Amino acid sequence: MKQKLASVIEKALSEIKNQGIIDENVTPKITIERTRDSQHGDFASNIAMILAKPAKMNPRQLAEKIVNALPNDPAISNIEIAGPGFINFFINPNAQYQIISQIHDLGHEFGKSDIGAGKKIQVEFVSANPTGPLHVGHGRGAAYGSVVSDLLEAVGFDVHREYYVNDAGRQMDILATSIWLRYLEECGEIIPFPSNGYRGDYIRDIAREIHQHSENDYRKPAELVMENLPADEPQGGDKEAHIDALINRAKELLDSSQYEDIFSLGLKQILDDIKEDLAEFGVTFQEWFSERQLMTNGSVQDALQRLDKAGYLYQKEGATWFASSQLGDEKDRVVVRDNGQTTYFASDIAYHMNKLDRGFDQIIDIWGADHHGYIPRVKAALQALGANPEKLKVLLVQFAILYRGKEKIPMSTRAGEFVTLRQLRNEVGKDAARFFYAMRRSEQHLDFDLKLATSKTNENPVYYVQYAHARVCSVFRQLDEKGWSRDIKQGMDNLDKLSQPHETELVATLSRYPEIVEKSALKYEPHQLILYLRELANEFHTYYNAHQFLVEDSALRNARLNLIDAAKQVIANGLDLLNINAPESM
RNA sequence: GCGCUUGUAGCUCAGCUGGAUAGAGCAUCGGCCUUCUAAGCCGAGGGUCGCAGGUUCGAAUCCUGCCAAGCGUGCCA
Repeated sequence: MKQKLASVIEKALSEIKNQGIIDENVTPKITIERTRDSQHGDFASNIAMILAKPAKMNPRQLAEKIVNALPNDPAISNIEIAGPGFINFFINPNAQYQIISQIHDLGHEFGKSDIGAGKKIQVEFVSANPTGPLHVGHGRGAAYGSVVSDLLEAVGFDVHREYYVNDAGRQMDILATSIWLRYLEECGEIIPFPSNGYRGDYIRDIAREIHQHSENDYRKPAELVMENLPADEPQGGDKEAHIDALINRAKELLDSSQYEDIFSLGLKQILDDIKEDLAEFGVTFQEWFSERQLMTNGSVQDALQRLDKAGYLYQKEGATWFASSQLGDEKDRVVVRDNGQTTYFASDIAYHMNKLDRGFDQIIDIWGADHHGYIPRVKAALQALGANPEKLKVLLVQFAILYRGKEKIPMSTRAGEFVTLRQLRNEVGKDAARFFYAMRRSEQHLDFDLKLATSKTNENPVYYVQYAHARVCSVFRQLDEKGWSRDIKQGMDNLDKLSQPHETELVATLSRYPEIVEKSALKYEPHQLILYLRELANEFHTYYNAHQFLVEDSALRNARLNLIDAAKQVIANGLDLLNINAPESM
């Protein structure tokens, strides 16, 4: 409808240009907006106000000229000029009703479009280090990323969802060493656990499993393990130096295949757990991309060579630096440390180079907001590699703060105290968790109230939307019980009987759905869709309370049934995009 | 210090590529179940859009300065 009105105005403008009222070369962008107030019609354009200056005319006078030049269109029932020069369009109700049969015909497809034109777009999200189970902070990125992906797919992009697995580097060595130490405990060795090790119960579980399968194969005496180690922090030493020494000790005492066994078993167990957790949360990926692979297949070295060739690398204080400050970063960054190890950033450069080489038209990274300082250096790297940094879009997700009622739940990073995503799902359920996570703009801090999410009362917004869907289903069950059957054809032929204000408003809201999906997708804002669904549910509930659907007059009854069936379809489609269940009854 | 993000009703937040009287949920108060699920509906009160300037027909929205909060500012990942 918007496009139709825009083309109608376009014609009027060229007519006015012919009359010499405005200059031939003026080509304004025609915007059509939905009105907030129904007194202002259904759609409005501010074109006359924009053109008032170049035309050297009062906007209301110009609006009049434009309106006079507008061609007749059967869909438009009235046009008014209002306020400072808005042109308000009133749409013929019969034209509006067509949306009901359109929704019926398209079903699940209603709301989808092809504006993405099959462009390849990669969305990387979650990408939590595989050193432990996901916690509630990761949950928001997971929910947000998966809905953004689904939205983009719905509007016609070719979406590739990807999880970057940081399976290389020091954190993983700390993990492997932590598992080994717990394993030694299982064997009966007495060793003080390092303060910087991973202390969660899952580490013990993995260690126990290794012990059950391989007995004492990896056992070394405690004295050998502890011999000449620098002191840990509680003993007045440096915890970093202590854990690094322990890692080296593990690599010395175990032969390399043994160390690798423990390392990869720990990685696999934790990654499998993360995969299962996410799958149960309704989040799936096309690819789990390994950082280690980038290091072993030479991609990192390739990337560094390319940067070097482009003249962006230099040596200083024994390390290799990337001159990112030449490309908008606040300072230069180390890519190879003085001990010869490449940094995490070096892997990331190689990873992003790899993304571009795979031919994506657009790459989207979803990061926790605490990584925002990282954006300029990654963009700098892309530019140095000769790519357009605009191809990378980084979306930041703020932390979620858990509450139980008024009480804030501590989220200390100290081992064992965090709430895992799995615990959250068990407590509030997948639907409520996804809904709450996606409910707010991503860059807004999120207060997640567990009590509210689990409450089965009017306070809970998830049920509000689901209830509207269930209510429609219930009406159709009642229809059966009364021994009536639905006549879709008769209903469609009698849509003009839907003349109540509640009905015309509901129809107008339904017709907005495709625009909402498009806007939510292109702006990466799932909360827009949620807001819309709440509004739609509200209008349905209001309608439900104000009017009886199962009336004696079969023409009216079938028309109303077609309307609420359309509402049900749109709610189901919207919830489906959010990967939230649309129940038949509650 | 510098950078990013945020500041809108008692609380939690929409609205921000400038548009007409700034919206919603919760909370508070008052109504609606002999008729399709009351997990619902209707109504009322509640605002210096952080503060001060500027841009213009028009500013919560854009610009500048200031104030406040969070995060970042490693040869960690």
